Amino acid sequence: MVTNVRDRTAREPLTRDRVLRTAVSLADRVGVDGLSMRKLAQEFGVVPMALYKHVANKEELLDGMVDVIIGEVDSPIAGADWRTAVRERILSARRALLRHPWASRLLETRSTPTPTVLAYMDEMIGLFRDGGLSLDITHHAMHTMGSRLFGFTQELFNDPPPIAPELEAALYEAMATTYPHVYEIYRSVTHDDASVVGGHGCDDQFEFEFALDLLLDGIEQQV
Amino acid sequence: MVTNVRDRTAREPLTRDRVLRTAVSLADRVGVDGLSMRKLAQEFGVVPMALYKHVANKEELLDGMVDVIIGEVDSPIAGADWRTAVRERILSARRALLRHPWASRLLETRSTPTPTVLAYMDEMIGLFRDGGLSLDITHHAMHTMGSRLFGFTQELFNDPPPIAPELEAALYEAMATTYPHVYEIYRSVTHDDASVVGGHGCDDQFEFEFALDLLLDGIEQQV
DNA sequence: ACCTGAACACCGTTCAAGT
DNA sequence: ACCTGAACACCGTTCAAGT
Repeated sequence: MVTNVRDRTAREPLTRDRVLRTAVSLADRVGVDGLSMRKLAQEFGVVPMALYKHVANKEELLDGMVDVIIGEVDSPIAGADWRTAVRERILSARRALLRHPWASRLLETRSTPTPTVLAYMDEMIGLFRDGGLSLDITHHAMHTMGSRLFGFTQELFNDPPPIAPELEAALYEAMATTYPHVYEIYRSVTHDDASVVGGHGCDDQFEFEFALDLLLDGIEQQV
Repeated sequence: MVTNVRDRTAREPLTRDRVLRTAVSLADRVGVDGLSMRKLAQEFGVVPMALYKHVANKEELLDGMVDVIIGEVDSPIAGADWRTAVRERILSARRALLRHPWASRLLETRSTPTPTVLAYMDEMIGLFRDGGLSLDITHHAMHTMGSRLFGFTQELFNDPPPIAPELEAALYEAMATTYPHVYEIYRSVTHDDASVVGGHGCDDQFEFEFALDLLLDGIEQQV
């Protein structure tokens, strides 16, 4: 007698939506690199090929997962000036991405925007335009904001390495002569800021908002 | 009688440097996704495991390839004000990345900076500091610049889809009602700008410099 | 018409055997 | 001591066979 990983009696029919949502929650657990068609199928107690009924291939699955995340972003608040509307929407996108740490990396690898992504960008352009910005300025603004429109920045080397705090300090001391300027900043951050939580000792939310406001200032001055 | 893919008589000894440079040129030809340890080994007429003498694993190979690219960036020009020095260096990095279209994507996937990358960032911090910017401002400036320090922006969906120009226009017409704001910008770009070359019709170099200058303006105002 | 599983053409990497 | 190739544990996806 063969028993399945999952109870077959409790089995609901597969739908594209269920496939995508389960893929998101699997990625939350194992990361986007750990996500495979085979593991996802296992999640349903189903043969890998069964997924291909709902999704043409893995790329389409990944696109769909991005759509699920975008769906978590709040709609623009009504009746606000363009700057507030843009700012709040971006911060909402950021909160969604922070809930799914793999999502920004995934977004980076998409080669074609899905309709959902296009709609998101269209709405964002609309916020600038309705605020009275010219086509040209809006166009440049969109390029300037880049991935910040989706609530993230290129996170180069940001992964907090799992290292003991006292070891980390020693490591930086060792780097002091080779990378004096990096060291200097490291020192200033770890000494000044008592509220530092994890990572490389930077307050990522502060840095994100600092850059965001600097950009919005710059755009405002173009008007 | 068995002949090798490459002439064995002409074979120089493998070195880490040769491995990395050949990996870069292989990636130039087949893209970074097409690059595998097995194909790279074939390039030398060697068994895959032979590479592991010079590189601990594939991650280290990829890190090394980034270092090769960084090595192509010009040193900061001497005697310039901080703004010019930073600007020129970033544009030099951009030129290096444009020579290897896969490189920015690769950079995005690195999880730990190599010594070469750290040295690059250290020099960049030095330019700000030598220009008289405070530690705090410099720190925020580095975060704000983000991947632009390496000469690229998050290129979300920028890959020019291989589509016939007349088809592209028709596609956008079809989108006109669904994504009115995107359409409006598309129209303004394709009509105004006669010098548009390839891609989505945007002048990427202009957009990059526009955003770069906007950021440098913003940083300057903080001083 | 639908679902399935074996098979294909790849991966990166381990490891024991060969020289 | 060095190099090698078979083998392992995975992939995404094709395709023909089963119901």
